[in-house]
Amino acid sequence: MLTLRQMRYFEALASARHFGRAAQTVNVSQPALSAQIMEMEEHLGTRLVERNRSGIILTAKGTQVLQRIRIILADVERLEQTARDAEGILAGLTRIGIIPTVAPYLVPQLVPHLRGLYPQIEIELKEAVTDRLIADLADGKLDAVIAALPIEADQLETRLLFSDRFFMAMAQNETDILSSPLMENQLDTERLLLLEEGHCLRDQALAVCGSAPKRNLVNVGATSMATLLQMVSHDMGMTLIPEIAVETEIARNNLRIVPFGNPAPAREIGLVWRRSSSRVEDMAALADAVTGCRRPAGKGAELEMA
Amino acid sequence: MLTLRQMRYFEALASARHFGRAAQTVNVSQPALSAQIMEMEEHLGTRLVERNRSGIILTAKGTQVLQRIRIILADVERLEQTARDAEGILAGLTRIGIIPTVAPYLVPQLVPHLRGLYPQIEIELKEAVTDRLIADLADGKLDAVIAALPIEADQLETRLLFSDRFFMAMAQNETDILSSPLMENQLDTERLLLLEEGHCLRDQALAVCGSAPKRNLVNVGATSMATLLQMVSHDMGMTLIPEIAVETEIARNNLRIVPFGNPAPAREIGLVWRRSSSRVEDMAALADAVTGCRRPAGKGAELEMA
DNA sequence: TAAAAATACTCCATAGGTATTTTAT
DNA sequence: ATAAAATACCTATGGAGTATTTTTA
Repeated sequence: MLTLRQMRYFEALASARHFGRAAQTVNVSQPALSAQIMEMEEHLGTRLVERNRSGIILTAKGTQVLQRIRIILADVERLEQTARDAEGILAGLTRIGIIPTVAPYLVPQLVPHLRGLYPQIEIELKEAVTDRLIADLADGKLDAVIAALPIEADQLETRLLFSDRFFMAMAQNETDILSSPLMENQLDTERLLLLEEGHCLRDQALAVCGSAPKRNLVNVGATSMATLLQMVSHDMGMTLIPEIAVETEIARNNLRIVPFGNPAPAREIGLVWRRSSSRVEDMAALADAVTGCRRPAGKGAELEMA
Repeated sequence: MLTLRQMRYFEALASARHFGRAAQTVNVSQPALSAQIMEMEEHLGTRLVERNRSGIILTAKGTQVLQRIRIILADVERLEQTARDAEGILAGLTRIGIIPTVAPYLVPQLVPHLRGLYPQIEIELKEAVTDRLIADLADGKLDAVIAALPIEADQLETRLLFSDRFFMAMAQNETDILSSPLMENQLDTERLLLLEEGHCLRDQALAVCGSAPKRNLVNVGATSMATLLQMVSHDMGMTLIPEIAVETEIARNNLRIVPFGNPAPAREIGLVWRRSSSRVEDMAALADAVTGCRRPAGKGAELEMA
């Protein structure tokens, strides 16, 4: 079996052109170096050096082999260097999965904030429903997931990032609900618009509003908050909207955001990672970055807008 | 110290994603593989894999390291392959030195002939005086030398290629010598034109013609046979010409080639190589190619031309 | 004869194996 | 409770050292 030791000795020999001196440069005895070179020649089935009274000369094969060996040794050098380069906090690649009802509202704030704090960071983002993200996290395809808690799998570690209160989004001209704040379970669930299956917000909306609607105005679930709110503004019904989405989505025409009464229903958004990942510091830094990039949450009352 | 063994084990581990199975693929026990991976991590100062209950996941560092390792292992593979590729006779690079009084007349025949016989051959030619060529040969900068014998250095092996008879080249209108064949030591050495110092033919010419001329018509030695014959054809004197040059040089105007009487003086052209080179077969093939590429030598008498 | 590489041998570090413990699920 | 990796401990291989012989110039 060819070894790096043999290559290092051979390189020394080719440079020194002399067994004794080569042995000195690699700090071994001449017989030790001789033995390794001989074993190498034996293993490769070729004479690599011509032995002369004064110094050695590489054979044609030896010259070819030397070229390749120099490349390999340089690559090994770089490997060791790469491995030793201390990665600071969040230096290098971090693959983050974020659920679709958070991603579009958090990412534009979070990513520049992270880049500012950790210039060396490389971020890879994936947007998918919780189950998909957690599966990828467990497989090692992701390093962290931002999703609504609770997350059950217990080889995972979790940290609460923030509470995200729910509001009701309805058309401006909506007459069914005149007074605010709303009381839960007091809503016309037949007019409730939902995301498609798999989105945790769908289940949370159903939980907040009491039960599954018998028949929805729109049977096909929407694929994003944006679509949902588009539908709302076109008088197709109403929907639950998390606080994080409000600031962005309120810009739509014909949209009215109504808070719930106390205690306000909310979802808990958390950071999730593999317990075995040993990137505790990175995860703490990431969590801090998420909480740090969000402006202080507005009061519920302030969101009652025309 | 990082080893190829560690890299091979790590590659297996990354592929199998499981210590036990990885150990099987490289035919060692699980603890043996574990130990090597741990040592590697220790040496590199980084955690490379996350250990889980079911299988392992590479860390970011581990992924980087794996990429480099795969390159290195592939290069080692190719190195072993390269080394094992049997080079046939005269396949690969052969560096040949030839003296200037032979090169221009032999090379145009020899090189195409060699290419025909050994399509894989790579030839590097150097033209210089014997001493320079022999020094380069000893240093391993050349693999073979074609020069006039004898060559003294005794770490060298020699094989006679052919005998190269001498003729006298003079102007057509030269009146001093009326009869042919010439007798040695019967020449007007004062009119003898010589190559510059260092050329063996210079010394051979002096040996043939008896002694060093007291004063030459041309004090500065010529740098090539071609120059010398140019001078001869311009009535500046006469010179010794080896048979190998005759066919090419006779085309000149006003040139008369006169043979010597028996025994005709001649030089012995031989092939020289390092005894330690272990390329005996290549040298034999090269020597055969040289003798094989030369047309049967013409009779001396046939060269007495107008 | 002398310089250099190969051999002979001895020793020790290290890789590897088996049995067992620890760990995490 | 179980599967997997780490640890303990022993063995064996192989790399290295010193002393010596062989080679060849």
